[in-house]
Amino acid sequence: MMPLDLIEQAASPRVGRPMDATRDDDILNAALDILAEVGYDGMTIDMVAARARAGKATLYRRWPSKTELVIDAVACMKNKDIDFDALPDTGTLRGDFIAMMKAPTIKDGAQKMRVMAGLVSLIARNPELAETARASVIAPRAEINRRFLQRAIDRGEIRADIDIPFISSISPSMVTYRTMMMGVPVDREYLMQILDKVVLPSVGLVAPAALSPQR
Amino acid sequence: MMPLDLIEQAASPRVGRPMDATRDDDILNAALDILAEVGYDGMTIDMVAARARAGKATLYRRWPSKTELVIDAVACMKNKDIDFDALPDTGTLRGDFIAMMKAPTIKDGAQKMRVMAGLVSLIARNPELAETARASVIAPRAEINRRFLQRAIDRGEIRADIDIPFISSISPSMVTYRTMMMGVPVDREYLMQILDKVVLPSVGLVAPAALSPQR
DNA sequence: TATATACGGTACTGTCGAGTTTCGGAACTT
DNA sequence: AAGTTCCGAAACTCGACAGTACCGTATATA
Repeated sequence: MMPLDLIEQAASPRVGRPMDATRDDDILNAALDILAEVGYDGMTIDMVAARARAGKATLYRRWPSKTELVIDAVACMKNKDIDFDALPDTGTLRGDFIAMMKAPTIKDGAQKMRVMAGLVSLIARNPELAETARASVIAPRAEINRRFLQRAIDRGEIRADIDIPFISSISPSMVTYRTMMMGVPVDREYLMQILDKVVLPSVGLVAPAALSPQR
Repeated sequence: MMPLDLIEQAASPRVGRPMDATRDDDILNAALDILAEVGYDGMTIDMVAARARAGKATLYRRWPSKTELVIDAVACMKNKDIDFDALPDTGTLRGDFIAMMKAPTIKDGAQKMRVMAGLVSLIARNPELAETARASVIAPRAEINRRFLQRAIDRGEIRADIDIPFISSISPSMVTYRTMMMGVPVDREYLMQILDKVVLPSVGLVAPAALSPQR
């Protein structure tokens, strides 16, 4: 699902005032904000329009329904994500993971997690959305984990027969659970615990002694 | 929040036809079924009444609102749970966990997980419910994990300084993630993977060689 | 300039669902 | 028997919201 203006723009330049392409981002971001705050069912079109300082007609000129708008907003989340060609490479698996725990990354992840929480109810009724949401929110993070693990295998740091997709899902699982079920925000300390107490042991590595006192 | 009849029954036997206490369970179970199927926002009072073969007035005679009914239904889930005094004791941490992986237990857990998914949207708006849901769905399972881990510490199987609540949350996290985010049902094989590849390594134990080939 | 479409804003329509009321009948107390 | 409260069922009220229509205005083509 793509905004109508992008399609028609590629066709012939029609008469009349053209659509303002800059309104798309405002509307989509407003939708994501509302989604994160009150969830899909709590969100109204009027809320989104007000947040974006737009009229409702402007929204319906671009998307045929509330559901389509939300799906598009979720799908567009992934674009502003991490650059896969500029991932840190510290030489150790632990170092790579820690390098990803910067404040902006954590904050961005928390926002996407809230959006995800707002989508759960819709996902149950709309399986196609589940795939979109997964591709936008989950997949990019899991892909990073996957690449770090593959590099660790390549350099002989960890065994080659580990189940990469499975191990990659540990951290997102615990972050999701803490956010959605416990209602507690995830901070750097918690991510460090997941890394040193769960992920590293599961691939056969031990955390540095300072973080894991041996008595 | 308790059904009104239980309160008044304890008082004086009033005149008129008494409330039929057996209707309570039918209604609450119907609410849980609908909740698991379509979530809180997708659920209507008429659906619940129809499923329970009851009139709407019968529901509103017991609970003042849809929200209260749902909260009560969730709170009552825990009653039909596991008997904490009859937990298996196999002598090893791994054996204890495996002994809990019986088909009925897994199936029951999956149902509660679906109910939990249906509640996510409500939890965001209603923090008090988060505590209720946690106490009904999450806490009993986590408590079992906690006891198994404590026993393992007492018998010297694992180190005494492990973070029991943290380790106890690994399995529920991964089960939740797989169910709600991936949309894949949890089976015994997946639980075994969580146990042998994640939980046991995180407490310093290794799975039997047969399940973890050393090449 | 004439025409066409977009814009923000507002008013409108139609549907859906929470909660209430009413009904005939059943079950209890006095 | 009389009075009271419950039951399932259906009709009803009322507010919220998705989606539409229209306004005056702005910006494009011809």
